[in-house]
Amino acid sequence: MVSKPKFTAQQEQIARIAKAISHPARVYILEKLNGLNSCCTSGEMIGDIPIARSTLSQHLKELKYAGLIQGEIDPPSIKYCINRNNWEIAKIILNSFLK
Amino acid sequence: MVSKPKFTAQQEQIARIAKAISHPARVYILEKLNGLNSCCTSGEMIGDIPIARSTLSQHLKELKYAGLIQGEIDPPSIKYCINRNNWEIAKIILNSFLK
DNA sequence: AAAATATTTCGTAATTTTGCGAAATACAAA
DNA sequence: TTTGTATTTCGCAAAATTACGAAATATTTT
Repeated sequence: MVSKPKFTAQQEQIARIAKAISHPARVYILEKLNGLNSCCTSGEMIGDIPIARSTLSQHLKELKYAGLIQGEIDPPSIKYCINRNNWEIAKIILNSFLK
Repeated sequence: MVSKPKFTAQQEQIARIAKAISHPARVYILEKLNGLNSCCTSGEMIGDIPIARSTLSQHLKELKYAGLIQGEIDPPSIKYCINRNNWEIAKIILNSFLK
């Protein structure tokens, strides 16, 4: 073995997507925003789940960073929606792994 | 709000499965064992990925604990295989989330 | 019984994740 | 401009994850 093997880009990508889904709060958020026309605010989500507002905010931030959701300012709230394009790509990648 | 809401069992289950897939080493293992007749030993896997044997062993243990793979003793090695039944269930659950 | 082989478990360290409450930010309404 | 509403960011702590090498375990071969 001359050179050290690396994980493939695909393996890293699949793992990254799975990680975004790997917490029940994030599963909840994605489920919630995945309905037809179901963008909503963090205030509308907080009543459904057993975590603090600041913690929910962190999970929203992670999903935003992962590109799976996006936030639109709608004062005085922020309306979160699925990033349809990236979500479709993520689904295709995960599905290819699930075969 | 009288009682604290909880995550649903489904949400927890989806998150748990996603977590099992959320590391490139575990993605690699699952890909490797998912081929037709591709049970194999940790020694046959270690050359493909950039981690130590003991670390690979930890990842195998996690996947075993998650029920997605199983190890059969085949002295002096241990032959790992997909747990077909649980893998099918996991796929169905994740696919239902991905819709 | 000693040596060799395959793999895991142990001990430990570094990093990341998860969580909370308090403080800060942004905007609208009074 | 003060107040109220919605949400995030900060600071911190606890817990979990990832990683490694050394030691331990189990089994076969010599």
